[in-house]
Order: sequence, then C-alpha cells, then structure tokens
Amino acid sequence: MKVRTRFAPSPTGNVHIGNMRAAIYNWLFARHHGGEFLLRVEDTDRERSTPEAIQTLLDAMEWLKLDVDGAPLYQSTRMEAHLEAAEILLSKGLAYKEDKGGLGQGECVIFKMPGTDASFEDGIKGTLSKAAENMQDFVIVRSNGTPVFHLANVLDDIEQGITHVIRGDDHIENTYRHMALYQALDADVPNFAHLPMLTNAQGKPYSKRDGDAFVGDFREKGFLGDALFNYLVFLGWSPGDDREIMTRDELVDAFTLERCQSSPAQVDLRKLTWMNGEYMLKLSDTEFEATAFSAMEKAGIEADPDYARQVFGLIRERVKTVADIAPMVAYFFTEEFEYNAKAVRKKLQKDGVRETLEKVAEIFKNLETFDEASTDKALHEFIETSGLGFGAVMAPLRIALCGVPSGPELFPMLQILGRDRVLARINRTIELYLSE
RNA sequence: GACCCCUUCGUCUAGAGGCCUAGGACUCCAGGUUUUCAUCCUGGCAACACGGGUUCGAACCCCGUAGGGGUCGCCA
Repeated sequence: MKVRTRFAPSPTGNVHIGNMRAAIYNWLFARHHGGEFLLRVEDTDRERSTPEAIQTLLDAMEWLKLDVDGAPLYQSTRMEAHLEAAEILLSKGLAYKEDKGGLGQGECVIFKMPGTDASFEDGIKGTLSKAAENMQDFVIVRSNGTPVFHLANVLDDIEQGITHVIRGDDHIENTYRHMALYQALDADVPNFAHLPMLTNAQGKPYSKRDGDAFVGDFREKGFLGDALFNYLVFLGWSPGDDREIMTRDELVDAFTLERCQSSPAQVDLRKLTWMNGEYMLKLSDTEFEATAFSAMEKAGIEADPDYARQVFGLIRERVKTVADIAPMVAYFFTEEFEYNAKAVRKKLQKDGVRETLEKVAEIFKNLETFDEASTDKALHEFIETSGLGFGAVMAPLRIALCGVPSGPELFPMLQILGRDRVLARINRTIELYLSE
C-alpha cells in the first residue's frame, strides 16, 4: 500500500517550529517511501482562519520546500460529511445524545468508548497501552451542531487515505480515542508515531507566548530555509553516523522513524547559527548575491551591482546569517557610517596616530597605482622604515575607513573602496577625532 | 490527584550485554595561522539521574526511587 502522510495545521497566522518539524518528518517519511505528502487545512475556526493566515502557512511550507501532493483539503468544506458520520454512529448505537450542560444549548453527541483495553505499536515510542477504565466517552458533535476535532480529524484522515499519522506526543491520549473511532467507522486504523516535543532555551516547553518559536521569526532573523530544515530534522533524529550537514536527498534516503528520539529536544540557536553559516558557504555566488541584494534593499542600502559584487567577495566567508550582511557591508556604500566609540577611544585617540594617518594618506596619494598589491607593498615598507608596529598603523587605518575594529582583510578593502574614498575618509577621521 | 510517557557531556546526539579508557557535532578554553576580527588547523574541559537486581560481564535487560513532561474541554 502506498504511504500517505499529511500535515494538518490550523491556520492561525503563525506556524510553530514544533509543528513544522512534524510536517518535515511527515514529508521525509512520505518521500523516503515514495509515497504522498498531503496538506489538510483545519480551518473550522472561522475567526482565525483568514486568507492571510492560510497564505502565511503556505509561505512557510514553500520556504522550507515542503512540496505537497494534490490539492489541499479544507476541513471547513467537510462539515456535512462529519455530521453524517455522527448520525451513522448514533444509528448504530455507537454514540448517544446527552445534555451535559456545557454550552447551555441542549444535547450533544457523545461517542461511546468500547470499554476494552487499548494498545498500539507507536512508530517511535514502541508499544503504548491504556486500560479501559482510564478512557472516557467524549463529545463528537457539540450541542450547537458543529463537529469536534476528534471526529473531523479522523474522518478527514480516512477521506485522504492517510496511512501514517506522525504528530506531536501531546496527541497520544487522543490516539486511543481516534483508534476507537476508526473501528466504529469500519475504517482501517493508520499507523501512528508520536514525536517528542521541542523545548525552548530554558528546556521548558514552548509556550504560546514564546515569540521566537515561529517559522517566520527564523526567516526574519536571517536563517536560510534549507539550514532550518536540516537543523529541525536533527532535533530528535540522527542518521546513526557522524553526518550532520545533509542534503535533502541524503535526508530522504536516510530517514526512518526507528531512528527518531523519544525524548524531548531543546532548540539551540548557537548550533542553528553555526549550521546556517555552513549553508551560507554552500550558496552559489548567484544565490548569495540575490540574498545579499535583497537584504541590502531591506536595509535601505543602494548599490551599484558591480561594486557590490566585489564587496560580497570580501565578506562572503564571514557571514553566518542573512541578517549579518547589511551591517557588515554598510560602510562600503555610504559615508554616513557610525564610528564605534570604544574603538575610537582605544585605537584612534592616541599619540602619534594623527601623524601616522597623515603619512599613510600621503603615501597613498603618491602611489602610481592604487590596488591590493601596491597598498600592501607601500604600507609594509612604511611600517618597516618608520619602526611602527603593524597594529599601530593598521588598526587606526581600519577604524578611519570603516569605523569598526574588525572586518574583512584590509588591502582588498582598500582596492575596492578606491583611492578617492580612502583619502576622503582618512581626512574626515582626522578632522572628526584627531584635530586639536 | 489519576493515567501515560521520558531520562548519555551545558545543548543536539552515537551507543540495541563485551568493540566504551563512552564516540561525533555545537558552545567554551588553550595554542597555531592572520595586521585585526572571522575562517581554518591542533589540542583540551565535559555525560551514562540514583539505588537495587540479572549476568562471567550492563549506558544497554528487570524492579524501584527521584526528576522532568504530557493528558485529564461541547480547544485543536
């Protein structure tokens, strides 16, 4: 039988990474088995399920490249089918009506648990079981006539032909109910696998208030979709060897439920950042340029493409996240850059620095050609003949040129900035900080 | 409280009775490379929750304890 998995989120405008990891595992499992990965939008909450919220969901999935087979099933279109099924259960005596008083709107439909002990083979956690006396009947249609999650969810999974339900382990208790429902509905019970939850940096469960746990937030913080994907897969799974950076094909090939962890995993931004850096390095020049240009555009930096490309070459290897790019390149494109106060105090405002910078400017001015090699040569000669140390010359020069004490290699930077800009910046720095 | 689940370095994990002197990765620390920062290279710190069994032998099996978590809605 063909494997079919699904992702069944309710569109609320935000997708939590815990949910998204479940989606990723479903996708991986389906692809590994050559099966299908379906989407079901559980949009019965009309208040929150706006077109925008649905779009946010779709965007997140596209960003992580979770391609879906077939058209999404919108749960809101299935209400009649749900209610019809409830009627059948009622007529078979597998459900009953009762006024529990909850909504104050009369009777609701309650599913009758079979009264036998239940047990199933969880794809991740092994054998799970529960005694009959610990399972209670539950509502499947509210007294206002709307179907409850349990009914809708099971019916839709049957409708979509889902063979494997991979979901968070907060659903374990529901699974016993759902299994009973499948049986009452004369449907095949799918395989279940329950994923342990993801915890925040404090090792505590993400609460609804943890603002940094949404997929969109990671995108905004400058993480790459591929990197987040790779990282999320490894939160609770490993291939069993030492690989950690894996391509999609490799992941699809290696992914099995048996290798999933059954204990919770904590999200570590430092490791994600490291992994993202690895993915930034793997970007082709064209891809890097595209992301860099859009990052700069967002930051309001206008740039000549050819000049910008030279700059990118300099910073390429230093970038960990997309968000690093704009601040790192800003001073290449504007004279309005900020001077780091501490650096100015410690490296610039010292005896002899003014003279040094003036001398350097003089040397640069008289250079026949102004490029990486010539500036390198000239400055080395100057340092040698003047007896000044490298630090005494290079550090102030760097701050004069870009305002900060660290950055890309200096000589290529000189060439890219060009003589005019370099001289102007040195002069301005002297005026600003080194004139009596 | 009841029921269920989980427990290897700070974190993600390898480990399915002898290969474990418990391996890898991130972080951190030290050294090297570098004008600086980052990269890179080398090295280092660091864990089987605890207590009982079973066994010639246990991180791996069993029991218990502790800690953590989930569920107990006419939410999903």
